[in-house]
Amino acid sequence: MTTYYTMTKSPVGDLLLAGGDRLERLHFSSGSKRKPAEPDWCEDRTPFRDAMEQLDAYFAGELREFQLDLRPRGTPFQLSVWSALREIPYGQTVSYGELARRLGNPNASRAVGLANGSNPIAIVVPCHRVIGANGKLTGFGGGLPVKQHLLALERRARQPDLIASY
Amino acid sequence: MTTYYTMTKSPVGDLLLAGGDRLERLHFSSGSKRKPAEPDWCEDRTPFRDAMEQLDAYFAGELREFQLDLRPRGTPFQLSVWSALREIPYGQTVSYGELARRLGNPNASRAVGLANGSNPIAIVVPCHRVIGANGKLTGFGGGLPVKQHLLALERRARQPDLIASY
DNA sequence: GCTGGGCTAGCCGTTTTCGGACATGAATGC
DNA sequence: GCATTCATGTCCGAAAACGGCTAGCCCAGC
Repeated sequence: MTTYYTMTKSPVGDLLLAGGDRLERLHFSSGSKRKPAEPDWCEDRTPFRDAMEQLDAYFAGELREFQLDLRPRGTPFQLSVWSALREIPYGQTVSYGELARRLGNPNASRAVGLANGSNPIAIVVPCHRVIGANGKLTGFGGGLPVKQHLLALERRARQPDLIASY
Repeated sequence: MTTYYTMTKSPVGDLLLAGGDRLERLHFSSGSKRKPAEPDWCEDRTPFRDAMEQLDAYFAGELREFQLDLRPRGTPFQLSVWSALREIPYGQTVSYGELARRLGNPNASRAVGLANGSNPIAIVVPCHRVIGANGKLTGFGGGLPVKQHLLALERRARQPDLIASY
């Protein structure tokens, strides 16, 4: 199965999208975890039309839940962590330890951090919503400023709801 | 690419043939290196018609050089060893050390033995023609008796040539 | 007292490293 | 003759190191 990829611009820098019939990767072009395209990938925008559209809407503060078919690749533990990530609601944050507890593995907070760091589909799988138990951001593959930016965006866009709920 | 396989009988026991558009494996059903078919392979005789025919002729002493398209899978070193194996003439033997020298790596005799042991296409890639420098057979994935049998077969079938060349 | 910062010691999955084991053989020392 | 040593590539298991952590403790400030 051939893998396609494309680059797209965003308020937090260029993004690399890649995958076959489903989205498999979404990496930042900055930060410690940035990945270049593999030599055997083919450049092609068309498979990522939906993804790019939803990303634009997300950065505009208009989209709160991505509707995309994903195919993350990893160990069983990693898959369970990434799956749990997708259940954190927009605009909310949880700690690494809390996530470990939700997985039924209360002491695995550190392993959760590691799995979090190897999340292959940034933004869509919202690893940025996990922070330290003391409230610090502690780390992010795309760089802490980006994490900060995403959280601020979701906080801002959530405001209307808060007002409406009073 | 799906992989097909089939079993065939021979004077040295059942043989397992497997591959896609080319022959990739030929294993004995006996001995230390016997391998079962993988669960995702499909049973089908037709891709191996030629191979089985030539094997029959080989065991009848009538065929001296296989004409088959192969696709052995391995590391660069292993591929170079297996390639060198195919240049050992029918009925002749060389030592592991001699083979290492031919590869330009005189001290790699032991590594040659290991690569020899992981030869994925027995008989057709004649790993049985490699013996110890002292003349002992030393080892064979299908069991030493089988190695003995193959060498005896090739010695017998070579006799007419020897007589003719006197 | 309470708060906040820093340090420490456990906890856990993944990655990396390391040490043997092998289908050997030539060179040594006894 | 017969042990020992060393060179060589690959695989495999074990062990250790490495993090996007955290609860507990101690201590300086206020």
